[in-house]
Amino acid sequence: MVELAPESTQRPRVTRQDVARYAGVSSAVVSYVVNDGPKKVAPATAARVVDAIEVLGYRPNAAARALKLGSPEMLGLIVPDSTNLFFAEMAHAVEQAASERGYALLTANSAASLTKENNHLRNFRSRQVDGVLLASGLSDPDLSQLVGSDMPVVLLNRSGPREGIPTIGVDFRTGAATGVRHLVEHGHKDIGLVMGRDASSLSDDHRELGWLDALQEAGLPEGPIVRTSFDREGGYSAGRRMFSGPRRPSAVFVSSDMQAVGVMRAIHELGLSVPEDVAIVSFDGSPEAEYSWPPLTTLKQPVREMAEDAVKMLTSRTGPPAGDHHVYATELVIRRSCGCVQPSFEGREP
Amino acid sequence: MVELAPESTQRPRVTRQDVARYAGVSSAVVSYVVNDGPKKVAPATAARVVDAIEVLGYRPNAAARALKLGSPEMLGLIVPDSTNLFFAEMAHAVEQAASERGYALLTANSAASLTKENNHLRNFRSRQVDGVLLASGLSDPDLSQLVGSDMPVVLLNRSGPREGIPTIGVDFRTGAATGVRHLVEHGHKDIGLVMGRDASSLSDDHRELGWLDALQEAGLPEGPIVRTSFDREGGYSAGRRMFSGPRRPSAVFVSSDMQAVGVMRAIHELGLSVPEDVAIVSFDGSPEAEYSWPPLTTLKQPVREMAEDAVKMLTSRTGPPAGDHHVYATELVIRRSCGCVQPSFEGREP
DNA sequence: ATGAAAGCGCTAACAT
DNA sequence: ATGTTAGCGCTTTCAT
Repeated sequence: MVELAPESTQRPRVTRQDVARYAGVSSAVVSYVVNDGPKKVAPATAARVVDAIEVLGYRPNAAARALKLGSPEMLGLIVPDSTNLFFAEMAHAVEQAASERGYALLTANSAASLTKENNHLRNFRSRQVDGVLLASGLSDPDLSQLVGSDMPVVLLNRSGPREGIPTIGVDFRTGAATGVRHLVEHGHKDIGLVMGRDASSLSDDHRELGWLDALQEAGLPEGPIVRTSFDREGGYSAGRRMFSGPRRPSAVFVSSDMQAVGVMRAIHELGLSVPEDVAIVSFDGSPEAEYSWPPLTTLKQPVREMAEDAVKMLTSRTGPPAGDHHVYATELVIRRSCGCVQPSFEGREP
Repeated sequence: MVELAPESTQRPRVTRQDVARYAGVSSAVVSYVVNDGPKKVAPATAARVVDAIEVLGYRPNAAARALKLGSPEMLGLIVPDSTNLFFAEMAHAVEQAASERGYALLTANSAASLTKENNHLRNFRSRQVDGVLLASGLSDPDLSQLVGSDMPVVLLNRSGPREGIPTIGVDFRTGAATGVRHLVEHGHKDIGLVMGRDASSLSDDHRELGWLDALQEAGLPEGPIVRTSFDREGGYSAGRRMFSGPRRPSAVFVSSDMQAVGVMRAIHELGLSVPEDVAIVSFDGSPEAEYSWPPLTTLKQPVREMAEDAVKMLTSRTGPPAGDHHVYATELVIRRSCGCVQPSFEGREP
């Protein structure tokens, strides 16, 4: 028996064995009471065990449990950039959903780099994570890490299904079309597009398709397009580019709130104003959109619902359904940037 | 020996034993190769092992490693709200720093609730996390979970030291004073204060003290104070309150960028403009401040440095230094909201 | 240079 | 109702 030096404040780790000894039972019984099963324990015995746990300050060792069970009760999340409010909200919602189910959340940033995504995937895999939520920065993430692995993955922020992997996303095309249609209803005939662009721009972004849909349906010509990075700086430079020339569109559809904020900054700096000179509708519905000036009319993604959904899939008894694609609808949130709302009547009292 | 049914695509988990068998060595050798130590292995043997690993698709099991080593090579981060851009940046920087050192990061949100903070702390502890970074929403977080534990903690976003625990933070007082002094230099005589307030508002926020310092030093009277929650909504309602009356200050110091954004929304809705009618200086220096309209003059916290510092402490061989307080300076970033910069000359080409 | 084996703390099937 | 015990996959000391 090892005795602790009295001056040491760091007690040696208390194990289930110690508790068992103290309570005068076997370690199995301790397990039963800690996990509330799988066997019943007599109330009196259980009380003694609980007491022992209390007195000794026993904490179960999650690593041992993870090893035994083959599950660390932990999910992994990969986003391009958790500093992007849209992904920050996503991460927050995922953490919440996971936490409610007793899962911890590992968060990782990929900066939309294939290499980093892969590293994190590999890392998560070696940690035996119970599932990973991948909001890839790439339109076509490399999932070869996953073959032959039993680590379930769900793809977030997707516009379409992907062979063998469950995916979740919003209907980008319909959403964008709704937004552009709204601009059309405001009487705009020249509607530009500021689009994001992913690192490996292989496939079309469906928001662009939606923009086109609405234009064609109204018999309008394609306005100017600027493709830029998915951040404020990208929006800013796109805005400078699109609005400094003499022939500028009277409205733009912007592929994310973050970019829209940059676009508006550019517009303001050019001495123009929103929505008087340029009307804007953007995409995402992040908190950023509500508190920009003017507040942005935007297509809100149901982030919490999607996060819940993904976590549910990953933590369900049966595992996620291969290849399913869950599509969510966006909601057009009308604020000032499209020209609808007057300054003092923001839906709040004046 | 268990045979895998041929139609199954899920191979049974490959262990170090399998690799050893395949390479014709012992499992110890595999360990030596994988971990590059502690023993040397003959190049030829090592090559065989590497090959076996490749062929078999072996992945080390982190749970087993964690159990054996007593360390999951994982850090935990608790923030009040990862959706707050300031904390989002912090989380991002911490993740980066941790990742560079081979640590994964568990992220948790406390919503500034003592109970949640404690739950996460307990959870992290049972996971044997190598260290936790706690950006508490409370001025006086409950650290009783920690006694007798060997889980090091560092407190982030602190204005002062705390007995026995290393802390990191910015010099709130000096920073705030610098900001307010800047407003004074602009000629303002009536400078209000919008302060955040933590859930258990026991102690003074040092930003308030800094505001006072600058006022006194200039012989100015205390302007109006509104205390509100640390979010956009809080700033908004504070703004409505402070600026709708007839006697409104000509400038405000706001305790965070996030709140300042809310304050500006309120100001705009009241038909006032920034900085003409009201000059603003805020605190944090988050990306939000650069892209608001007008862009905010703000005291930038060196978030990445502090994150690096914290992670370094936690992952250092020696463990974090008990009770040390690391103070960082803020930097006054001048933009439009204080009245300094003209619209078209944002430090970029016009 | 390599191998055998103990054991990290836990769970649960199988005794009793 | 409770106890015994065999691993989970890994690291590392101590042989060889």
